Amino acid sequence: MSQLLSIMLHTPAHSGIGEALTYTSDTAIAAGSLVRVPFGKREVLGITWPSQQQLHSDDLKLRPITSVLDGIGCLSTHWMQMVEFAARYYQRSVGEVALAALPNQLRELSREQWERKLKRQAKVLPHEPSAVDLPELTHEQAHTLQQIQAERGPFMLFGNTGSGKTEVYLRAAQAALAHDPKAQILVMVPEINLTPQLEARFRERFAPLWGASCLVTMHSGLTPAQRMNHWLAAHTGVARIVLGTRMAVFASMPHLQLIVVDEEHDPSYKQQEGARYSARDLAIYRGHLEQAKVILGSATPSLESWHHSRPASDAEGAGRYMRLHMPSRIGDGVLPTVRRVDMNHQPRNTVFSEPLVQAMRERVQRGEQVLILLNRRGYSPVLHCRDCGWKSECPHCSAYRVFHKIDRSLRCHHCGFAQAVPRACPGCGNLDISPLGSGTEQLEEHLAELLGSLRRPDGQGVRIARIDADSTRLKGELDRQLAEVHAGEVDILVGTQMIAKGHDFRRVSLVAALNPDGALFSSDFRAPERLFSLLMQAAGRAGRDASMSLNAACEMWVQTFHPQHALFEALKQHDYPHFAAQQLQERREANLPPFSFQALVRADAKTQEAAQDFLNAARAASDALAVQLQVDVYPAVPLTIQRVANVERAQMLVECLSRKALQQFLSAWHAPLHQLRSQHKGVIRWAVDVDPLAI
DNA sequence: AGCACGCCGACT
DNA sequence: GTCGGCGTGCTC
Repeated sequence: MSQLLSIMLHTPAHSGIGEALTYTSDTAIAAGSLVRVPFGKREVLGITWPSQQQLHSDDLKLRPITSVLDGIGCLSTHWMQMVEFAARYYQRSVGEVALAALPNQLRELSREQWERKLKRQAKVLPHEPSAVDLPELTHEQAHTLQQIQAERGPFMLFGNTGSGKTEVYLRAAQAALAHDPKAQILVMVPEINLTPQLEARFRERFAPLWGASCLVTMHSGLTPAQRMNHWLAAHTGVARIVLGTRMAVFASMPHLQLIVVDEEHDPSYKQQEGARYSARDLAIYRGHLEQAKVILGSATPSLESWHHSRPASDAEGAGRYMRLHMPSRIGDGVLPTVRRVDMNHQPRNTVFSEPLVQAMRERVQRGEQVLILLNRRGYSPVLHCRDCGWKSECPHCSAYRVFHKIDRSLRCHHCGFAQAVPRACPGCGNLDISPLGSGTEQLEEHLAELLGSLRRPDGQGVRIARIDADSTRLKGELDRQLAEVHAGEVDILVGTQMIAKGHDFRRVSLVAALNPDGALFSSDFRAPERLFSLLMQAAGRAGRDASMSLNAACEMWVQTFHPQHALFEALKQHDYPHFAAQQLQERREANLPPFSFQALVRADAKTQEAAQDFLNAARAASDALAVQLQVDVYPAVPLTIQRVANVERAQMLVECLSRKALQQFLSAWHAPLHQLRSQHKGVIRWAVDVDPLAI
């Protein structure tokens, strides 16, 4: 008698296939097994799922599964529950989320290849534990750890750069690993660039105790084979620690007991393609499911997490998270003094104000390092003809192409279209076309002119370097350039926000943000939050070496036309709580997250009109439901960058005071959206972004 | 998602 | 006359 199986395949939600497909099998197969099944003319990987509804067998001719990839344990019920939750919450199909969470190689493996793979994997090297020296904990760290042991969490670990959060993660991990010989830990970082550092810290601590195979990484930089092996190691429990980027939240870990989300405020935790999940939010959900403790760590928490960790004394009562505060810097390190330069009192178009130039001079002459931050790569963001007004627009996007002097090209940062800089203005033939505004390339050049004659204490000339997405395009370049900075070969480092994140520059005593004003009056309500976090993080780069005498003189400079702005006031006091309170107050008054919930429906189309018509039709179709659920649906608008690579883009905001009602609305909206799409010619694709980070 | 079928433009 | 563009439809 053959069994009926409910199986998830990699099929998108709007492919006409409900959720699971039904197959037959001669033998009983447990839910959570990997199987290969015939699907149309091909054979694909699937996961047997607990059957939710009755399997329809009457009207369809069911096919038998091809094979089972056994020899390893099933995916756990908790894992499947998390996947199902993520799929529902982010409006995707379960199959898509489930299969995307598995290593790609698994999809290509036949049963025979699978068995060969498992045989090789089975060999685990024996390991003799040896002792490790543990640094002494500060009182603050010890107290924080006590609370983590005693309470259930989730925890919001709020601590400045240099306050020793990493040591808390390490000790919490160690306690969990030592307490249960099977326990597993998941550690997440926002960016792939930050994995090597933290990996080194964890290896140094845990490899002597549990062997080199106790830790694996998971991020997009792994080769398919590595990803497969690391995934298997986590799934079988051989790896006790998984360290990775947002994708790691879906790692199969049967004995997960602790999740650490470092720099939890970082926007990189939000996936921006496919299922647009927030790895931080899923970590909370997963921790809840698995009864694992969750630690969110940050010096500038997201306002969501900050609000959720409000103390019981708050007017709204205690939040769901427990806030743990570590205010001190290790070794009595002080936070840098914040200085604002009022650019209203500088000559027009000043890039480096005179006091800043002077300060840089002094630092370099003393043998200290300077970090210059500007979030704009290239030489100049636009080329411009003064005669006819021509500007270096991208023919495929509604954006300007950026002038890169290094290879004399005009490059579009949105679609990648690049051309040589024209000799004369394409509009009028004028030979004099000039750059407008400056990017990191120009700063580097400009600094060389300003400070070129400067000598370091060792008599050598000043060395200026630049780190941004362009200078680190080649693999390994970022590491090489960072090593140069660490070795003291660079005196002044110019870069984008890339250099503000996570790297320790021990001899840096001056950090300067040249032009951060854009975020102060941005239409994006999260812009101030991001700016504050960036500047705090950048400030944290200075004076990390407590043993150095330069410590007291560490400074963070901000060149601004709005020196009195509250954001800079709070920055000067290093007062995140004050800044957060003020921002939350504004958000509360405007009914913005975390006091309301949002989703975006985005449409890509051949014309802007088609995109908007489609969205507005969907809006009209769901009008009654929106009223009933008290959901606000705003009319479709073009995206800030309306056209990218000749695709017109529009979006529609959906807002609601209740997360549940918003969810209900979105899932009910799926059918009309899907149906309307075929009536609207020119629409290329549409997608929902739940809890979007940028609007 | 893939893969097939199907109907209209520039080439051996 | 074909090769190939991607629009629509189907897969338990």
